[in-house]
Amino acid sequence: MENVVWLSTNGKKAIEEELIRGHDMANQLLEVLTFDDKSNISIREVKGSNSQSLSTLIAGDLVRKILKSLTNTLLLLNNNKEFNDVPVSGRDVSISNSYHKMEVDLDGAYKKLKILNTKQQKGSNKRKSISATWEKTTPILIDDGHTWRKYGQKRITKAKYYRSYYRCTHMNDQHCEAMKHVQRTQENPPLYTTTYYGYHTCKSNLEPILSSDDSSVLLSFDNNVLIKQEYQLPPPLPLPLPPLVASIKEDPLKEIHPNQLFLSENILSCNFEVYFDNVKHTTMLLSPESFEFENVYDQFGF
DNA sequence: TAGATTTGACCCTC
DNA sequence: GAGGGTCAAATCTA
Repeated sequence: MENVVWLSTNGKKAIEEELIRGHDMANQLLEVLTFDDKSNISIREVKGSNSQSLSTLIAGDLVRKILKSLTNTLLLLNNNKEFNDVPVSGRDVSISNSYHKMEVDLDGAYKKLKILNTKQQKGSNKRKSISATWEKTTPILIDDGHTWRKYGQKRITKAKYYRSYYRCTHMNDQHCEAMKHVQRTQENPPLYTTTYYGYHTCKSNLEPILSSDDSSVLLSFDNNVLIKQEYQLPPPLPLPLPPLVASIKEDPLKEIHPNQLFLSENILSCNFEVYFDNVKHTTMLLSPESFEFENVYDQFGF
């Protein structure tokens, strides 16, 4: 059967753990959202400067964790192709975040990945030989839960926009080799192709942000360097929705922080379509229960 | 002042 | 030589 995914024991275990983690986070998010702010606890009371509700912040952090979990899962899936005891068969993994109900051509994405992997095998450029690569194409740039530092920008031939080069912020202190390239490929509606290289071996500083017993960390949320660096709130958006990006010179590249997904004007952008092999899993981030984790488990033969 | 971003130069491969 | 990736000095920002 073409679409059966065979994974090594270790890879399967890691993927299973990531999916379970994401599932747990989704459940927690559901609880937070249905809590409906009835506690009347707000950051304003604690910090005195931000009126954002506590439940919204918690929900935002859960979305971040879910996204991170899914990102890790996808990297694991893709990397499993290289395990000797055997690769993931069928299609590579592609995520599409649908903003305008747009779908990414899976076949096209698959071909791109094949080309990309072939190039790396040949060692045709200076890029470090990082085994795990995968691409996602999104109409907006969404935080994947990791911190990135931009180290270059390049005008690409035949491309209308610059390509931006990022590597993990923890490259030096934790020797994390994860990198990504972001290329805007389309003007209207906007479309960004993000190519990830390698795993994150770092431990994100954001991990403990909302640990239940450490509210002091929670209160520092909006001062977080990550937010300052990559996620600036766009001005209020009129409807119909314009692209959720802010301009940086010629090449607009601003990611949307998960917290922003909870702004009413951004909610429509939370419609995720996740592809595992040929199966499309669609979910609204605000409806975590709708994410078909069970189907994913079935698909992987867990 | 430290860390992030920008940008031109350099390197490598085809 | 062209094209893409990376480096590193200059600049920016909080």
